[in-house]
Parts: sequence; C-alpha cells; structure tokens
Amino acid sequence: MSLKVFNTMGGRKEAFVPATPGKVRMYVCGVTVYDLCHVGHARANVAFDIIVRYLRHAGYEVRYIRNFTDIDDKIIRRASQEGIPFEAVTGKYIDAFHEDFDRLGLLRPDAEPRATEHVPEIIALVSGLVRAGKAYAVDGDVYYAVKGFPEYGKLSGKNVEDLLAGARVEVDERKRDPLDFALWKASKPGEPAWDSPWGPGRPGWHIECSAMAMKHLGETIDIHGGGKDLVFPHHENEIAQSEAATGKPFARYWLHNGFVNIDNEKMSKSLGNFFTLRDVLARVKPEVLRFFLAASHYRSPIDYSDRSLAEAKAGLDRLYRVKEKAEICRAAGAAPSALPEGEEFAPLRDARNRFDGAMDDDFNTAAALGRLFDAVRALNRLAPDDPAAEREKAGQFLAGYELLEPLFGVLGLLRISAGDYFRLEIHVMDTVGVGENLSATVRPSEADVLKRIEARKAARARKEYAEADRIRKELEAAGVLLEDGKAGTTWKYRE
RNA sequence: GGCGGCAUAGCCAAGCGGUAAGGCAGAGGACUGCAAAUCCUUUAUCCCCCGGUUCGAAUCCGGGUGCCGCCUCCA
Repeated sequence: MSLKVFNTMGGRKEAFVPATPGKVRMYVCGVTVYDLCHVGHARANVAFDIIVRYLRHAGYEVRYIRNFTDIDDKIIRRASQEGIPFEAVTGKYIDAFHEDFDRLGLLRPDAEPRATEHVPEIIALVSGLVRAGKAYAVDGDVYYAVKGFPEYGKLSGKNVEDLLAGARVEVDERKRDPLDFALWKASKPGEPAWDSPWGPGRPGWHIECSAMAMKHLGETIDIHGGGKDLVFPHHENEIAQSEAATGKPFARYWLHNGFVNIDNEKMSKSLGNFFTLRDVLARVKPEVLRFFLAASHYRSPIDYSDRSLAEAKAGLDRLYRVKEKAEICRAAGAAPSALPEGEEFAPLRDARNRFDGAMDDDFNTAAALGRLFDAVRALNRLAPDDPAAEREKAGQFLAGYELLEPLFGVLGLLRISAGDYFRLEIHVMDTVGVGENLSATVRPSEADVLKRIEARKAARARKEYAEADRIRKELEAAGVLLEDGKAGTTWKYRE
C-alpha cells in the first residue's frame, strides 16, 4: 500500500514520493490576521492537520510550517479604523487564532513564521528578481513581470491570453503588463513601512510565502497546501516568483481543500454568510465540528447546517460511547488481551490496514471513518455487560479499543475522556439537537445525580417502578440521561 | 467570455470498469420491570437525463439539464 495524493499541478492523483525518503517538508498558507476565523478556515486547517497527523502515523518525519500574514491592506485599514497600531490588530487575532484552534485540537506547526519577521529575506528575494530582470521597480513599487515566466498559469490551468481577455484584471498604468503583480508596495505616509532599496514600503502578499517557505524548508518543498481559492492567483504567483528566482520547482505536490458552503454557496466574508469559529464552538463541542469536517473528503465542498452538526454529533456520541465502555473496563481492572478469531471480527483486527488503505487514497477521511465504524460494530459485540464479572470479554474489548484509539487520533478524534465528553463539558451547551432546545437550564451536579440514582435504585429494589420512573423522568427533564446496565446505572448529560 | 468542479436512498457521504461502504433518521427482533445503550435483521434492481464503447459502467466517451467555484481580497 502506498500513499497517493491529488496534485493540483497536473490535476490528478500521483504516488507520493518526497524529495528525501522518509521526510516531508510541508508548507500551508495560513490566514491574514485582521479578524476572527470562521468555519471555512477551520476546514482548511483541520484538513491539513489530519494530513500531517496521517503522514506522521505513516512513519514520515514531517516538518510542518504555517504562516501568518501579518501585514496587508486589510490589517492597515482595520488598525486605522480602530486607531491602534497594526501590531495590536495582528497580535490580537493571532491570539484568537491560537485560542480557537487549540480548542479544535490542531497540532501546532513546527514554526509559524510571520511576514513582518522576514522582511530581510523578502527584500533579498525581490532584489534578486530585479537583478535578474524578472521584476522591475516603479515609483517605490516592485512588480513581477509575468511575461518573463513562460510557464505562468501551469498550476491553475489558465493561459495569459484568456486572463487578459477577462475584464476583471485591474488596470494600473504603472505596470508593464496588466497581469504583473506587486512584490513590494511603497507605503503611503503614516502606513507601516520598512526600508528597502526602493524606498520605504512593505511586502506584497505573494512574496512572503515564497520567502518563508524557502527559509524554513528550502528551495523545493514537498507539499504546499491551502484553500482552493488560493490556486489563482496566489499560488500561481508563488510559483512564478520562486521558480524564476531559484530555477527549481517550488513544490512537488500542491494540495487544495474545498470550501464550506452555506445553502450551497461559498462561506465568505464578502457574502456575509459566515459563522465564526467562536459562534460554532459556543454551541457544539469542538470535536463535533472536527467529525463533521472529517466526514467528507477534504477536496469536496461541504454544506454547513445545524442538521449536519446534529448528525455529526450523533455519530461522534456513538464513538465516545465505545470509549466510555473501554474506560469502564479499565476501571474494572481489565487488561488488554488477544482479539478473538472469527470473520465477524475481521473489520476490527484488520482496522489499521483498512483505515490506512482509505487514507492512502488521497487522505480519504470519509472512507476511513467508514472503516472505523465497521470496526466499532465488531468491537461492540465484545462489549461486556458487566466488565468486572466478564474478565475475558473485558480484556478483548480493551484490546480492540486500544487498537482503534491511534486511528481515531489520526483524525484528531476521541482526544478527551468519555467522562469529560459526556459530563464535564457542560459549559458547552449543545443546542443543535434535532428539534429540542434545552435553553440555559441549570443542570444537577454529579453528587446530586448520584444521590438520585441511589434513591431510584432503592425504589427499583422495592419494585416501586412508578417511583423509579418518576426519578428518571425528573432527571431527564433536568438534562441527565440514565442508562441501566447489568453492572449498575450510568448517566450522562444530554442535550 | 475563459478555466475547473459537482449531481449516489428521507438527510449526510464513500465509490476511480466487475455487479451499490459507512453515518444519521426509520422499521422489525433480542435484551430490559419499562426505557436508554448494545447486538441482529431490514431500508437505492439502481447511482440527474439521452446516446455510445465494453462480456460487463454509478464508474470511460459524446450530448443535454441543474448547481457551484476560480478568473478581484479570500481557507
């Protein structure tokens, strides 16, 4: 089995072969930090988070870099609107980014370079391009001359004539060619500025990624990732300027994630149809969003809706119930033993291979989750009713669970204990349940619940089922779900 | 106008030439005092439409229809 990835360059799946065997150098375009992140950003970041996790799981040593664009027009505008320095804007939103994405369980990249920390490298790169005649300075701006790069358009499948024919190319008298783009922008008075051979100014957007990728990873990287909307012009321009500067291919594989849609339309700032990550994480547990994102292939568009989240939650609950059973087995003193023979347990015994097989096909998380659910069904057959009394089953169950746990980990799922998932995280109110909305009721404490369970147990022992049912219903109304098993009654908060 | 993508059950979603994964929801059964959870069974004669290639197509080709994206800042 070997990994295949869909390379935007060429538009097809290819065998994944990094430049150095066993090592992967990966750069993902991060966000411009002028505002809060929304679900679309979460999609991209979760997609590449899973890709990094899977590559490591597959044995690669991955060096993963993701930048922050911390200087650009939007940031400057925001700063002047709020009357604060631009660093205050970027600092605030970088903190917010980390806060939001830590909750989503994203791995921190090996470095998170910022454009403003790489101005010398950027100036060196631009100077080189000017010296080589690939770029030209006009009134303190520096533009890249697209005509000097015959392969321009090779990533996005566009050709220069078509682009010129389109009426949407901005007209700028100072450019030699309408397609030329800024490598360096002269600053207006009062704007943030760095000294340069062309006067005070700041980096253009595209050049920062070339400079930072080269500095942190070298002239040819293995994987360059980002959202589909970055293919043109951003990544096309990165290729042009980088390859003109080095004469080497900039990236071996270009990976692009699809969009998050609302009612079949791209979620975006300009359409105003976006939900910030904070909006969403105030309503559902972080892993519910992760599950929702992992349930589709990373290149497909996905439609975001309350219903999708509710379905994701139902699926994730099922997985956490398995983890809960494993925790109960452990608490009962079970130790992992051998897995049982038998065809019906094959999806469990062979889970790793099946999971890897799905992921090897261009990180097909949807299929991989399917294999995991197959394994979960097999595993549930082993679930003991009473772990303390059924040692063998408990040991087998635990062994099966421990086989699956790392695979869930690749998807970034089941990261917390089931106890926490079902009980302690009640500050996160799941209000997207189908049809029900629990508003802000105060839920009973664990001690109260246990007290009521004892009372109910006594009632049941006396066969006073009406009283037992009354207690259960009372707790249910307060948001607590009781489940009677052979080994006793367990409970969880419900939505 | 140029380039690209998508259309699979009530909903979500895999599938990449060999006879429709998985999840959610639903139905029946087992278990249970009753529930819940779990297990078992069940739910697309068929993959937008029309042609074609093939022993064989949801999968390939041609033509439609519908939706979306990029070409401007954008994950």
